[in-house]
Amino acid sequence: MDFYRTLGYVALGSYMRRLGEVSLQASAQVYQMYGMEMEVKWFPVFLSVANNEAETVSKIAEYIGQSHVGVSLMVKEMTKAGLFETQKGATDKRETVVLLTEKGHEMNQRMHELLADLQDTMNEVRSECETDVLRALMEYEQVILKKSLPERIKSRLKQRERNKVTIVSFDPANATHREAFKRINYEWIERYFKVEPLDMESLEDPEKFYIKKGGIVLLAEYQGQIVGTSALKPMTDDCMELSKMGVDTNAKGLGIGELLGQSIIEHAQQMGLKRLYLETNSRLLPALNLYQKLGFKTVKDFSSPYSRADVAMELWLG
Amino acid sequence: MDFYRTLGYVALGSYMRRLGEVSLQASAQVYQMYGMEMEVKWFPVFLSVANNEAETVSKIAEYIGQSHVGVSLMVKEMTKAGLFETQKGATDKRETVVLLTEKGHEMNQRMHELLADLQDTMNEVRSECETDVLRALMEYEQVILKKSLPERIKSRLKQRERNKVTIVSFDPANATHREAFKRINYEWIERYFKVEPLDMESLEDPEKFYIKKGGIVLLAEYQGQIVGTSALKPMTDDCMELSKMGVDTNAKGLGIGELLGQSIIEHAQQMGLKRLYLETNSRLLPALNLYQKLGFKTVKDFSSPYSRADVAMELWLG
DNA sequence: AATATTTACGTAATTAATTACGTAAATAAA
DNA sequence: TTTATTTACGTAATTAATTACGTAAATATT
Repeated sequence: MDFYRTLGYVALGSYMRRLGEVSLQASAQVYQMYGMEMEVKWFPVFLSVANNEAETVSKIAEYIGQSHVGVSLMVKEMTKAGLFETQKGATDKRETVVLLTEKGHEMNQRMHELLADLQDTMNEVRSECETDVLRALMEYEQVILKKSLPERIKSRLKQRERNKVTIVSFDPANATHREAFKRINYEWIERYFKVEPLDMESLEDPEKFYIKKGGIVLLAEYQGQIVGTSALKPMTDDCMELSKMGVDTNAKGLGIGELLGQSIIEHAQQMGLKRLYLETNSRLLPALNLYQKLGFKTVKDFSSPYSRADVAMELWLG
Repeated sequence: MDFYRTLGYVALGSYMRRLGEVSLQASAQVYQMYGMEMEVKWFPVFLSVANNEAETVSKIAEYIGQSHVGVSLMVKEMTKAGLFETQKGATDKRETVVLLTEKGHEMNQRMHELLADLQDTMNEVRSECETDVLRALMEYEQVILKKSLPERIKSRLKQRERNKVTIVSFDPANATHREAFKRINYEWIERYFKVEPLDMESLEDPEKFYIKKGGIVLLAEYQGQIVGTSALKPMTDDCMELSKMGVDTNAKGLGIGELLGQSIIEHAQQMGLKRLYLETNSRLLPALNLYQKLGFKTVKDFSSPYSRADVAMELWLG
């Protein structure tokens, strides 16, 4: 048990289960002391029936939170042991109604004695503990029911993975870079729109289309793969156009677009630009949200060489 | 889960186990989120090896508190999954030394990331709880380790059973009474000593030997059976001799002797006696303790018709 | 040195629970 | 009324852990 204790909260589940198991073994001993021919696992089923809380297999299963199959098997065993007898349901013939036999009633008497003594004993244990275990457990259950552990850890995982993303400059000599820039952008353009002549020109030779003209191309790298692209093309002396913002489908959700956008803005500031401009489409909601988040504002009147462009935005750099 | 909660402390073990199981399922989800091909049950074994806490099958088993068989099987699985490799021990050829493979080391990296995030997450959970579950569980473990539940409940069970014992007057017409009086007393006399003429006389006809002479015979009844005997035989006007104190071997430990003794004393007081006298043997330690507990004091000089008598005691009634 | 006991480990059997799946009855929908 | 869906239950297979037991090596005892 030491192992689990040193691991602390990280192994809380295992620790709880083991401690529970140890307690159940103790219960088995107690039953024997009270001369009850009762298996520990029967306990919940027996009480459900004896206290008239549930009387059919699935009602019992639901009440005690176990599978109906398990209950079905246990009822069978307990019937064999002479504690229960079963009948088919009177109104609903699918049901198996479980009843206490004479022996079952005797067992119930004995069980009540045991429970009373156990109650006292547990109060004794309780008084020796500073903190109330049951209350702590119930509270814990409520807290993880409200928001489960996987849900809670999700944001941390995202942050951790995001930290592994690096932004690199496009290297025209790197075949992987050229291939990724094409692949990622063709992917989203083909998915939502139609590839236009200007697309082909820029994607086939980004060096000529962006870099040689004084612009830049940035890529996002994650786990040795290029998973995001973005480019700036000069428009005037102090303004460039942001485009070809794309993220690999497999890498969505890590906030790679945001990282690329932030990096683009930093580069623009270092280059002494006054303004960034972009065109996009109103159907691309996540993209619109991203641009807004980066600080871009909608531009009313504009004309574009791209037929898909129905929204234009700009960002004035401080 | 509702069922266990309503039962409260009585079903604490089951509740803990179920909650632990739910938490473990959540852990499985978390592993998957972190892209780890890792079964939840491997976790303790993996950590023992990765952290160099234990490296042979039985050391691991001891460290994590599971059976060596289970560890052996898990190590096999994990070896098959490429996380471990095993060698025979160099000095002790019986040992199986477990080592991390390259893949195992990678997994360990990933595991540390996960553990760090989990740590943070659990701290978040903790901050939402008023009571500290882990602390409560550890405290509870300490308390039931100090004195186990079965030990604690024992005294309550004894008291409960003792309350079911009734003291009845010997009924000469009742064959069961006559048989039990003979059986129980012959049993202990034959076990420790030899049956003497006076024994036979009294056991064969208690009515004549005790009751007709003005004495009394009391029996203890438990679960429909006679399990204890005692008798008073007049000596003088205001003094009687207590004898034939016997308890059925199967009913020892319930304090039946004490109940009989107390009842005898009450009867003696009601009859207006001044003194009770008895003879016994120094080898019968439990009996001596009982008489002492009832208030009898040793008498120095005495003579007895029984050859086994080497101790005499008396009790002056107030 | 010979013998007995303990230790380390693995195979096989057992136990306790589950999931997967099939059947029949009840209920809802067309 | 026919058809589809849901519900109640059970059998069979699977999973995860254990106990029981056997073997071989190490250690202790005579």
